Order: sequence, then structure tokens, then C-alpha cells
Amino acid sequence: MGDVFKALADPTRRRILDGLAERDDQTLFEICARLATQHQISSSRQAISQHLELLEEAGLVRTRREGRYKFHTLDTAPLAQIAQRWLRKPQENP
Amino acid sequence: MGDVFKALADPTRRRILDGLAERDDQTLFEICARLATQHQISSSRQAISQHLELLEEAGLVRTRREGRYKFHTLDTAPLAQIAQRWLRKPQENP
DNA sequence: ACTATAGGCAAGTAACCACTTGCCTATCAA
DNA sequence: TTGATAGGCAAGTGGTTACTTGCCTATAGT
Repeated sequence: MGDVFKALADPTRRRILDGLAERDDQTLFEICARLATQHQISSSRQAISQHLELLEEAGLVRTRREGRYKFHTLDTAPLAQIAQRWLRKPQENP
Repeated sequence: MGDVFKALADPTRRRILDGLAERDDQTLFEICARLATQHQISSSRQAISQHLELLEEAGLVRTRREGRYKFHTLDTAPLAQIAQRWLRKPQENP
């Protein structure tokens, strides 16, 4: 569960999630290209690959293999709960 | 804004927020005592102080001086928006 | 078969982060 | 004023992390 917070702590990873929120099923190279052109992030392919690995471990990204392509998709399920941890105050509910 | 995510990335800081969610206006020593007894976190006073400083910079904690005491209060305002960043998908709204 | 493309593995490096240690300031009570 | 309490400042350290570099595997086109 703490993996989600750690995954979100890095600005590059947040940009990756932004890109996946705009369009699903992106390959590693597509994600790299998007980061470079839209956000001036010129990290190496391996750097982005490692970020994606971390995001997948946190449950924020789901992957699917197809031939030599690996497609990445955003999974918002873990996000729905993290902020609620401190937002819910039982005694203040109507 | 990214400060909020980084602040939430550390488990000890999340415990501090837990404690402040239970009771507001805690001093540094109260927070240290709570972490030690309730969560077996035996960090030094300075360590906790540095965590609180980070949380304050992120806007998650507000402080108030009173004599030699400094009271800490949870501010949930930044939390309300961070998760929404990827949750809102306009085209899927009813 | 050969070449290019998409991606993976692993070691090394530099910066960052959590934490400690030691000393200092300020407030309050006796 | 003296001593105790609450907190702050700053340098140093060990572990983590983001990133690179170099090489390797696998799929697809020609």
C-alpha cells in the first residue's frame, strides 16, 4: 500500500500517469516519446522502463504483451482510496 | 504541489498524519510519544521535527506557537485534490 | 539468413533522504 | 537566578533511488 505513495512521489512517474490517463495502451517507446516532446523529459529508455516497473508493482499500471510490443494501461483503483485515509472523519459525517 | 506527494511517501510521516487526524493541536513531544507507544516508532525528536517541517512545507500541517509550545494541526486541503488528478475522466462522466 | 525494432538484465554512479549527534535558544517554574 | 522543559540549528553518515552504460533476448520485416 505504501508502494502507491512512493510511486507517486516522483515527478517523472506522475507525468507517465498523466500520459496514460490521456491515452491507454501505450508502448514503452510511445511513453518515452510523449515525455520528451510534451514535457521535455529526456530520460533514457531504461530509466522510463524502471519507472514503469515501479508503477506496475504499485498497481497503478497494468501491462499486456502482444508480440514484441508491451502495452501499458493506467489503473486508477489504488488512487481511489489513498486520499480518503485522512479525509474521512467519522464524527463529522452527517 | 509535488511536495505533497513526497511528503506522503514516507511511512513515518503518514503515521504522524494519522495521529493528527485523531487529535489536533499536538506538540512535538506529544507526537513523538504517540509514535513510540502506538506504532513502535522510536525515532529521535529531531527526526520527527524534520518530518513535521516537511509536512508543513507541503501544506499538510499547520502550526501555532504558544509560549514555549508549538501546536501542530492537520490540514486536509491538499489531500482533497491530489488523487482527483487521474481519477477525473471527463468523457466518462454521466 | 540478415537486419532492425521493442524490450530486458545487471552493474555502476551520483544525488538524495532519513536519521543521528552535539550544541544552542527560549520559555516557565522554583 | 538557577534549572528544567520545549524546541531549533547544523554538520555528518548510511542507505535508498534515479539514472546511465553496456550487453543480451525476442519478435518482425526483407
